[in-house]
Amino acid sequence: MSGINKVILVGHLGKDPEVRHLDGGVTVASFPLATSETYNKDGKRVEQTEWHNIVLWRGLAEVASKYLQKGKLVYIEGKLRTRSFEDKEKVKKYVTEIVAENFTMLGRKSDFEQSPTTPTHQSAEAKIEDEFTIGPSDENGDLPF
Amino acid sequence: MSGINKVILVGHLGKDPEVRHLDGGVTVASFPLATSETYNKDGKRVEQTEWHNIVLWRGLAEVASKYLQKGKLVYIEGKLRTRSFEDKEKVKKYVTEIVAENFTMLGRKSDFEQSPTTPTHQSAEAKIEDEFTIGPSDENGDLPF
Amino acid sequence: MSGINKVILVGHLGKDPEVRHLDGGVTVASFPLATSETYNKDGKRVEQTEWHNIVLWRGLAEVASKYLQKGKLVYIEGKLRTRSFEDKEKVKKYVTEIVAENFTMLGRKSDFEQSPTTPTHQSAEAKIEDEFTIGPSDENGDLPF
Amino acid sequence: MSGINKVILVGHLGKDPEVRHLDGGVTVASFPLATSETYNKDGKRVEQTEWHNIVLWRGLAEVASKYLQKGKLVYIEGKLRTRSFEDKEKVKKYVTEIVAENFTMLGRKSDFEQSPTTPTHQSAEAKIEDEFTIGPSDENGDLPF
DNA sequence: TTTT
DNA sequence: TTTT
Repeated sequence: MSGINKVILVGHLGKDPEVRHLDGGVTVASFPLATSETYNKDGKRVEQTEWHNIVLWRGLAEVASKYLQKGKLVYIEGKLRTRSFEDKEKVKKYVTEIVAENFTMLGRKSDFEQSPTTPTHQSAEAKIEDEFTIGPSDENGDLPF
Repeated sequence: MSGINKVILVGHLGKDPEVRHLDGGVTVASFPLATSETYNKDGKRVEQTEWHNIVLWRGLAEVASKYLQKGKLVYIEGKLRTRSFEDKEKVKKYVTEIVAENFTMLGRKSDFEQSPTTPTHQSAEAKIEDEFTIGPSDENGDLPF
Repeated sequence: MSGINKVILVGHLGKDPEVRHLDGGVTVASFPLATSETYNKDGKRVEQTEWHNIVLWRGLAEVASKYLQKGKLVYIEGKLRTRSFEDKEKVKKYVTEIVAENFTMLGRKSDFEQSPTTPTHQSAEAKIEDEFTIGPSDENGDLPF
Repeated sequence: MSGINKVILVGHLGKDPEVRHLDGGVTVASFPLATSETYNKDGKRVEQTEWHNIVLWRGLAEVASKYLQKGKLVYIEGKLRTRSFEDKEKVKKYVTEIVAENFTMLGRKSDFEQSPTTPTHQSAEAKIEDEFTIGPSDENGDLPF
């Protein structure tokens, strides 16, 4: 009956968003995001980087493809979803993704110069669209990330 | 350009939601929420309770008034907002509230029996409404909590 | 230089925690956690359950093994980590886990009856510093901000 | 019995941290933090800024006083606490603060030049346990989940 | 594959 | 009182 599934990330895009238009006109975007943590190990600074698979649907995908690029710092809020797919050898595999529910660009304005009206917190439309996330992703279980 | 203002609470309602209908038909609900923390002090268990002022607008207010009651356990996500108002003696005071963006009822199903279709995660409509939060709250700076 | 990798879950344990003691005396516990989301699809209520692999280390693993059991409702905070391993056929696989940083048991007290001194916010050593927070602030109620 | 009280903020310091040393040697630091939200109102871009009172204790206060300054962008995680105090006229007042539990500096390295070894996720003692997480998991890459 |  |  109840549950909370929430992910909060701040990190840099490893690549430009990759955008796809599914049958029916639904837009989906995805990109890898790196979150780095620095800690001390035996007096030395060690950096540990974790890579996350970010997926965005519909309006949020479109906004992301417009404003986000490789290297940008971004705050992302979303939920975890693990889905299975078959690789080229027909082996069943699992991948865990973060389905974004909203995002906010961080850092200097100059980082986002190409956007004349930089949106801050993509909310309204993007969140509505998200409600339909389950349908399209089911139809498209073999979506390559 | 950027900013995140997010609050996540799990706690029990201290009272039933209090519902008001503003001019223009906007619904606003509010209630106190208690979050308790237990810690050790000199070998003794001490419970520390913190009270939060929760405010919900429009669709979210209506759902809350239907499904939430005093004593229920609830997950609330929202943002902080501090606003000023004048008390009866015309003294300017400040109050910090959590403007809910969504909520989820936790605990046993029997706790929510009165609801035939218990909603889990109020999202769509509720989030849209939230976009207009600033207007009504400005019109109503003297809203008693 | 910077990064945030945070997961917040509220869900039910799918199994009792499985505890292992590594060489060197380190304790590690793990269990699957289900988070459910209910939404409307074509006017019907659909429940979507997501399973998460939770891993806990050291003190947190020990507390978890003592107080958590299959079916219990729990709040978990942690971070995402994807690691690779070889399966029985020597095929390299990936799994994404949530490394817990603290947890709190939710639900009725009776759910945790076996624990005479139900801890609220379990994070073992990690939270010791935090536990003394109240003292100084009490001594200093007039702290000018 | 249970409760979660968590605040997540990303914003800019409005002032340098103000540091105090209490009797007993406890360090406490505080500063105002601004989180800004931009939204559309009647086709115009409106910026709404919220100010938060951040308080840090002990080790975290010391790290903050060393590395944070007015204008810096920072991620802060903490909990809400409302406390009462008497103002100069002996009137009882309330103030809601965010007691920081850890913070991470965001933005360009040049923003933190004065720190030769910029720490990433500062939470002093509170995170020591966490720092050794990586070791054991590496030793145990084949940990069956 | 990012960033510092 | 910050930032874009």
